[in-house]
Amino acid sequence: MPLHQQVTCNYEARRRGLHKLQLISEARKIVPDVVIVLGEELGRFRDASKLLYKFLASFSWNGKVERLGFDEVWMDVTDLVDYNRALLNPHDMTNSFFQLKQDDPTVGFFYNATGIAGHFFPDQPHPPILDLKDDLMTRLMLGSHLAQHIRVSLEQDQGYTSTVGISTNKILSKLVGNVFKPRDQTTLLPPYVSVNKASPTPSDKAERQSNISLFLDSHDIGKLPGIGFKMSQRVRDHILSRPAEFEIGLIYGGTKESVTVRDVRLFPGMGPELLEKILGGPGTERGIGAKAWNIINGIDDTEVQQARKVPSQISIEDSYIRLDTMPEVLKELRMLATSLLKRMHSDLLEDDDDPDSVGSKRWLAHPKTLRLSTRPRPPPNTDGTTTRSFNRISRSGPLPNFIFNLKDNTDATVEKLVQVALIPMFRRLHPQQSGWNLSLVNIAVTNLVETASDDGKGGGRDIGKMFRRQETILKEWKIEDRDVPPDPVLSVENNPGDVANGTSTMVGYEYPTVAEGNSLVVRSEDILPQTQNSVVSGSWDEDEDGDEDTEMCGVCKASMPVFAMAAHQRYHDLEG
DNA sequence: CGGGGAGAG
DNA sequence: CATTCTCTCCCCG
Repeated sequence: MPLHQQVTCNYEARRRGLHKLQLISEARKIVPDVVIVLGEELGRFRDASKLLYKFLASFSWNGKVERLGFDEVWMDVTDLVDYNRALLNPHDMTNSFFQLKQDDPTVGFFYNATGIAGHFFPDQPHPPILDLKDDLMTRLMLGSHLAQHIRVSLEQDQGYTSTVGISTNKILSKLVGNVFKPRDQTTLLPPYVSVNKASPTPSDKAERQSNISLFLDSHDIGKLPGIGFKMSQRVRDHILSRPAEFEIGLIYGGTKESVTVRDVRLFPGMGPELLEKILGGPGTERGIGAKAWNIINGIDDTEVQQARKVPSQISIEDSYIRLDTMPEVLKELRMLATSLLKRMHSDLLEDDDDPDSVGSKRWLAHPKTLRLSTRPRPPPNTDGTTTRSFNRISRSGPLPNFIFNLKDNTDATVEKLVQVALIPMFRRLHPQQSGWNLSLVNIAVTNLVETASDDGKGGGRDIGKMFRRQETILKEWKIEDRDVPPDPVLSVENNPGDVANGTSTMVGYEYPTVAEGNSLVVRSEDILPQTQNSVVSGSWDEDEDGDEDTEMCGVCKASMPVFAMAAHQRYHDLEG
């Protein structure tokens, strides 16, 4: 019964013929000496991810460095490329110098600007010859050399190999990065637009089809970023004009029911309107037809996001074979809450650089909402068949302020959180005292409100600093329920034509090997010392606690002092 | 804003 | 077509 699959495997395993989501029995047959690791330890990956992200971001001028998952990053390097294009000397291209810092002409690397660095698509017998009048080609050439330099630095300085794609938007750079991997890079060559065949000049005679379509056409429709399982199935159904041929036996890779981008693009009547009919409907994204049509044509004007200081949510979850009694649930809630609190400390707490409070920590952001989600396992049907509803249900509510208090020890805070918040939420989710069986429990903090940062640029010792910080923190908590206009935002208007015209350059990165055996060991940032909070936060913690003198019992609705609640809840637990 | 769906690694 | 554990963006009421 317990047919166990491995979830993922590293590149070495893949080289030897294994793949994701494979049966372990099957894997052992192919690679008898395969090492199976049970469970996962995401902490080290998270640390490595942060480190490498910072390293990559250090190359950026405009801060447009966006993470996707733990191991992929987009960089919009348009500004570096533009700057260095202006530096090119047409009379000596082979000894070009790529300047990495705007304010220091000595920092950078030498490169040969007469050609593309690394691989390119389409592969051709002779490397493309650079024409400085070809704007796009020149930019992609510069991007390819920057990518090469960053990959080499990443490997030499950090000990990580990486794979890169270079093109003009996020979709294309991500997809073209898959062409040569691992430890390689690929540039999607021009032309990116089809030449008008109505009046072909002698020079653009034969071959001038857009390399974008040439590249995308062979992809399965579901491989395009933004077109996932549900959407690709709907498109497939329509193209094949029959109900979804079940993809049983199609565990991975090659599709026999393959519908490619080309099949979709050239389907009679295909366009944004038809796609809207296929994909649209209540609950679906507005304008999904146009969006999908753009993806199919490699058009993507979404910006590479600036680095965000804090995530928009932090969640911890675990899955279970069987979880159907209250004492077990309590135990798990405590475990999860402990992990969550740790994560909040490592991700949301930073050293307070205020010279008056050395060694203390301050919150980068305050989550306002706590959410509890579960995935109930549906009871077997009367006829023995299994209905699968793998979906989650959730309840959320305000996150109690005491969790920001760093003076109490973790166990006490966790216990309080479980008793006053998580158990009541659990009762809202599962009012029945028994009969449920959970396959997953997740707790999350969301609605993160960033703490106004004073980066100290106003000068070192400022007597008003502490006071002003107190002001901003208090303001943050005062506005809770009021309709206050948002802070003014400096909106920099950029030229949307840049992306559409293919004048920006994106580099998508992937560092695939967080290898255990790497020579360079990546160490985590380690445990936070149990320090006192700063004077300011300490004081408002106390104030906020005052609001919680009484609590209402989630079960019997009785109101009572908060210190009595834990015992009261245990009473219910025993009773139920 | 609460709850859920879809898609990403 | 999810198995795992996250995370983001989006829609509806």
